[in-house]
Amino acid sequence: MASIKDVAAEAGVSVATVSRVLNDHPSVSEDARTRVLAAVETLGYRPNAVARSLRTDQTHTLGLVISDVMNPYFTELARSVEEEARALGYSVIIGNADERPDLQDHHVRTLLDRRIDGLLVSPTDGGSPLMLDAARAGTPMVFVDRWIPGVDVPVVRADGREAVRDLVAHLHGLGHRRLAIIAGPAATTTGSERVEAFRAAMSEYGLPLPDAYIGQGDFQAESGRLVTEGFLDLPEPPEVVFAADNLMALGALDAVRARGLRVPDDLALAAFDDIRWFVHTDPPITAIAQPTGELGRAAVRALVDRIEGRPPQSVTLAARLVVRRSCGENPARNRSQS
Amino acid sequence: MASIKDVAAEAGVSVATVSRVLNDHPSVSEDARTRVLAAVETLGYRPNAVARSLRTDQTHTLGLVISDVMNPYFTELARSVEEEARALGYSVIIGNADERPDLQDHHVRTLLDRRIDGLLVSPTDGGSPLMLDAARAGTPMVFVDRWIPGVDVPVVRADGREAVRDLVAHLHGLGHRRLAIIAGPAATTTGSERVEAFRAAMSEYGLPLPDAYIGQGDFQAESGRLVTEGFLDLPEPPEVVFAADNLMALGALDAVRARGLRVPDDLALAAFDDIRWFVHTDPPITAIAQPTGELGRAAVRALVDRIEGRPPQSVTLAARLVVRRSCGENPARNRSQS
DNA sequence: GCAGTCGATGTAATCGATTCCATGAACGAT
DNA sequence: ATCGTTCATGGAATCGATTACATCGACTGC
Repeated sequence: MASIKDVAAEAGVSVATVSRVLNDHPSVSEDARTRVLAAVETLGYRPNAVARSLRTDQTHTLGLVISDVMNPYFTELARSVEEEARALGYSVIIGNADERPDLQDHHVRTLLDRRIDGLLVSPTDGGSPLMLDAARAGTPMVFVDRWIPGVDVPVVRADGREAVRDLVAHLHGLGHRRLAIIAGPAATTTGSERVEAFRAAMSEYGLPLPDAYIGQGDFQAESGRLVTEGFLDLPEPPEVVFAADNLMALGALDAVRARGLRVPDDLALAAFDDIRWFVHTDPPITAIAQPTGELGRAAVRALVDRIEGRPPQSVTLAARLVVRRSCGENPARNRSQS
Repeated sequence: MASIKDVAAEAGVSVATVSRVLNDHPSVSEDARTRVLAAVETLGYRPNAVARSLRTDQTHTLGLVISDVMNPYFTELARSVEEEARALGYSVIIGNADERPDLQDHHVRTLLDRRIDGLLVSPTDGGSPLMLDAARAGTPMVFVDRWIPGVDVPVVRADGREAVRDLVAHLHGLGHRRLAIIAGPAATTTGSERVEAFRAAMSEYGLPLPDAYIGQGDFQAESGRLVTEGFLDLPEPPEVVFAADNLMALGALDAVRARGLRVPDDLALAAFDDIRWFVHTDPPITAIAQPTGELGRAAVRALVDRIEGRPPQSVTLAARLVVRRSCGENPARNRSQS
């Protein structure tokens, strides 16, 4: 590949002048500029980003470490992150942790080695020393969706408390009393918060939440299936299962189907995180929708603020309940929602 | 951040020795090695990948430019690519083209600027000059899923011809005669091949495929909806719609639902690309499944072969039909499939 | 008419690694 | 004892950019 030296030679100027033209520095004669631009054109020259980064100590790259790309929620998050980053002049490198702390660590390490300008993380666990050290050492960082308490890093997330209360109200209104939850890993904030919100809403309605109705999942479909199996094997199975993410809801659906049972007649189902397919499942699934795109964009803005020396801000947006038919019919309500 | 100089100073050796220890060069005394390792430990030193890349002209990074991350097929592809790459010691940077040639170009350019070691592309169009030039200039490249004819680049893809024939046989067997297709963009190989395979299979069964039954989509859900609307408005609407990808099938479902019609009674539906949710849609959707994970892995192996100087190989794997209920009941057959 | 300023340009240092080459010590062979 | 290897090590060049500093000519102002 042609380097800046080749361009300088071709244009009959020094490399400094070429660099100045490329970074449109004011002090360049019109003549030199056109000659350099012509040389760039004929040689098909493109600046070497690696060399530039070494010199300037900036990569114009953001790292995004997410828990699971195969989860449509995170896919959408990743997409909005990349869009906003691109709009602000940054690239994004995605690291998929697959809900595994060791993989998360691997990606954080690799990204740090590449000297990314900042890191967006949705932590899979309580946080490895590596990540915490990086945060303390001043690596610009922002948590998105999930976060780690006690670390001085801005957080961009959705608050589902309100929506979970709406959900419980909805279920209660339909006559359901035995509600169970498939929780996410307790090490994640979203894992524990959703259970807490659910528990709080339950007690508000005077409903008990026995331990047997709290299943431990790991945000993956298979765990949703297993936990649901367990619920169905109980002497007194729940009437409703609330899955703390969409993949576990999928697993729950698998379990119900495998037994030849039906939703919502035999078991009602609701999920945290709304995805397009929920409209077309049998039956359409009631879910709590997060403003995913807005979260991704806000997270990027916060991170770039931090990188460029402006004070970054934590952001919390509200999630909302989308009622469909997976918890039972309520003829009066389903029309307006989709 | 600590640099190699700091480590050298701390260990009381030269930077050359530090570098040798880090790259385990044989000629290093045991004494020096331990001192360097200790210094690395106390300083928390991590080599700067940017500097290393500049010197060695290798980034150990692969670029992956795909048409649409939000399409579960590509998400899975991306995931398997990253897995295999990681196993072979490479990182992956994903560029999402969103089916837009300009975005595809943007990502190819950015990746080339970063001097990635090789490029995996699922082209959105016939190929921009930029991409073709890069291929000609010797950038290691492999096409995956889609490809560009006439370019000397290995291709890793699935062949759906056989499966499409099976699908048409299945539909014919169920008594359907008026079959329509929602095609992908003609500029993509998958867009045109799937139509061709469909056309060939149709004529094999003596079925006509009028132009009105060939809808032009763009692999996005919205186009599937629009095309399906069009089909339904026809004086003689088709009995079956075959969507060339899963997102357009989703759009088709939206259209059918909006009219209060039912699948498969009012309109049967089949899709290219199988995804987990198809099991749980109403009704479960008959689809053609690609060996996605294997495609991703094979593509990475081919690319890395090329990068490391071994001759790369094109790979074609077979897709297969998965029968469910969206094309009508055939009581004898549905049991074994899922 | 001359000092001072400004604009355009080039030279060279620098970023953090890798690696060629030179050097010197140790050691075995003759 | 001397010569030739081999091993461990350090000095310095290098990758491709950016940028501080120096230089030089032209122009302005008094």
